[in-house]
Amino acid sequence: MSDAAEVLISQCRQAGQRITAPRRIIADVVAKADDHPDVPEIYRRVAEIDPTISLSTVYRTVKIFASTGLVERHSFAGGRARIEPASEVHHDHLFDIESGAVIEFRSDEIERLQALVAKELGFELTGHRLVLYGRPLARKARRARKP
Amino acid sequence: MSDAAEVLISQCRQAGQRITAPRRIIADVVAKADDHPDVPEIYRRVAEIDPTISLSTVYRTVKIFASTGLVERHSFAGGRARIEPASEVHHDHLFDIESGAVIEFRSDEIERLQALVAKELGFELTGHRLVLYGRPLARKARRARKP
DNA sequence: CTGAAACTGCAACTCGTTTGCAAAAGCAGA
DNA sequence: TCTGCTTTTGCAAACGAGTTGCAGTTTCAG
Repeated sequence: MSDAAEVLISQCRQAGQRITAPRRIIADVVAKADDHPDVPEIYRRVAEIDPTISLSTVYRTVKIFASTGLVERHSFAGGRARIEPASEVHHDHLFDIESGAVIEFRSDEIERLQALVAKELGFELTGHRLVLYGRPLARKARRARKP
Repeated sequence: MSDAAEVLISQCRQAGQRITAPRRIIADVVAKADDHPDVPEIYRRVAEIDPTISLSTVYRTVKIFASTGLVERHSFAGGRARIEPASEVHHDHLFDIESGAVIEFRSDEIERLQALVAKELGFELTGHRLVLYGRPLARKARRARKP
């Protein structure tokens, strides 16, 4: 079990949750995922380790992890939520519309402006969601595209 | 029927769609909505004018309007999509987490930085989604409307 | 080692949204 | 106007991600 997974598990225990075999496995899978998988994908990876673990359990566990702040759920495109282990450092996401891949980035400048905008509108900023959608810049040949 | 609704239905006709009574009514409701209603809410408003119009028709019509670029669908929180008539001027949204109200805003500075970030990551920015979540700073006269 | 409380698998359910179908209506052209 | 070919509609059933009730299983404090 990875380091990160152990942190996840121990934090889970501290949150008053019981540590079970399914949760260990799910924590492990989530902790080592660097590609923002969705729940069915996590389920697939979990099933490779223990096929008896059910999809509901994966949903339930991810939900618990999320409510304890151990993982984050994002919705980039399509209906299903994509999961990533929570990180200390806040970041936003760039969604590659051609491959569905997700790139993380961070812009203090944008963050600063967001807070400013909210304040000007008379609001205390409690959170935000910024997703950029884009396609890879073709260096040599242009791809087929719409105008 | 409002001006904006007439524009909507005439553009709809130009897109090769037939103009029907349900579509007129839905166009009217959507065109005069300034509060980003969700589809069930649009259905409610439509039903006040003609209760025989079905929810499916509202969904279908909103979908057509969206695919023709006449209205936009956003997802701020919760599962349901919220609708607004398309506007020439691009803007982002601030979501009042206390009332569910949506405030539109625009920041050229943020837009500029977004394109810059994307470019630095090797992407052509094709779109973005920025939603700020916040709560009202001071207790003032609030004119928030729920969906 | 025990047993109350928490957890699990399963199937059934929710809820926003979509779809198959037969009936109804729009919109050319005659 | 009327005709007839499409498109559109209402209904109900279907969909898909996610949730939940239940009964049996497991955890872990004592």
